[in-house]
Amino acid sequence: MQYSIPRGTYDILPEESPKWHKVIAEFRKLVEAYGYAEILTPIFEQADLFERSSGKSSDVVKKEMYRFTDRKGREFALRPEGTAPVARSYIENRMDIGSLNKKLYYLGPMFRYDRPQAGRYRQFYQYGVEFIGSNHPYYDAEVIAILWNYLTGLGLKKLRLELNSVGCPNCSKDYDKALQSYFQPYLNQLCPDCQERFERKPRRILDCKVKECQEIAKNVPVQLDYLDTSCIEHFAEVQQYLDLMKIPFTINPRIVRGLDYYTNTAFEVIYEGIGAQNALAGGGRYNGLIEQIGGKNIPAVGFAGGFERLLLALEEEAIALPGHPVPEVFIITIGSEAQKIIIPYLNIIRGKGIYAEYEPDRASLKAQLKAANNSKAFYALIMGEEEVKQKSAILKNLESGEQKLYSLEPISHLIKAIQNKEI
RNA sequence: GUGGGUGUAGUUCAACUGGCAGAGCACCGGAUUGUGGUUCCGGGCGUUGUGGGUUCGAUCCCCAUCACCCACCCCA
Repeated sequence: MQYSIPRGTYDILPEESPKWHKVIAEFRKLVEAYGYAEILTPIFEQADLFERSSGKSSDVVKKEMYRFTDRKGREFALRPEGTAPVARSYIENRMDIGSLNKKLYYLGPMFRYDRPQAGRYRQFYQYGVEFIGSNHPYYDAEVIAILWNYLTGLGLKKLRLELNSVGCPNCSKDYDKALQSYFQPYLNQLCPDCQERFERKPRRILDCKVKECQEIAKNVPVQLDYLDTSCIEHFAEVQQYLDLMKIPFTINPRIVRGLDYYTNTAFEVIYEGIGAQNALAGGGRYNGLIEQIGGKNIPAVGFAGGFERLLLALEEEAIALPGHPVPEVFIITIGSEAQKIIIPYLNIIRGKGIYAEYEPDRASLKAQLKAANNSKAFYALIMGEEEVKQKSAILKNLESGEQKLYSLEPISHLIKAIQNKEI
């Protein structure tokens, strides 16, 4: 019986992991420049936390959560998203006391029981930031700026930032009512899914892919027309700040975030060319969340993005990322005497942080040189019977073929030659 | 949860309407004994994803199952 990896998961193999390190390091570097500090929360939480925050009717809670019961019958879930745990930690650790605002970022795996597809996995890795403590529209724009600078900073060009405002709970209630009265006459012409949405979440009808539904929704009232004055103002200011930061965006009134806790600003970064799952990242303001899960009424704004889709996009634009590291020197020995002499020096060289490779199980000089060549090493260091006598070794540049004899004492000479690429 | 496609060597793919399972790349070895990358020569019995069935005979047909891909749904 051969074991296989669970469905919808994948191994990050050695050839891939340097790419992950790179995009993660870039993210850390950038968010820290904005003053964000990392928060790490457990990968499981009380199931109720997600039900409360995302909304019982959301798909995430209804069918995508990995739930389990522990030995004492407590209900837990693997986190399907990162915002609710951060909010929970914020409340639990009294982060509202003291400094006015909290700037937090996180990285890590999330879990959703979905059907896998291009750019969609059951365990996937997200990066995200949460700005907690202010309703100032500047921060909406700042959070968007972080995301935009991150993605463009990696070299991506084919990005589209889409912006919308879903208003505050009052506005969205009005809007839902307006939608219901608009769709009422067409109710039995809508697809079964949308008939259900009509009651639960009329806004979802807007991004239904069924032709008939799209046709019916053509002249639907626009959300933005149902915002109250303070929400209109907030949205306008967010746009002004984005303009100041020269971040291009398009207004898409149809952006509907899947989770219940969003208010006002909602945004997504879309990337065409990586399949149907084309949202690289999404986020928005969630002023109601913290109070909803037992904290004070504290506003917040944030986003989350997926690394898998980011890497797909980088590949799509052929943006180079680091691969497996290449040895600086590949050690080659002929005979056991040479091996005995070279091993102590090999350790010294590696101790200096020089990546040196050695595969003594290869038989011939030829085979070892071949291996050195395949490893793409810059140098081969060859020690045969001749060199044993003089306690020296041949340093060979594998690209030019040039080679030179070096004494092993003092070893610092050889180390310098390697570091300075003398030949 | 729904629909479509695919599953053969490490990898990319062949095998006419069912008739002994092959090729490129990669990998390993060799080309007069201490020099790789080019060239030449040699090297593959792999549970044809798994389990059943039909058949004299199945990679090919049928059923089931698993996985992957694509799309719906939803979203990162």
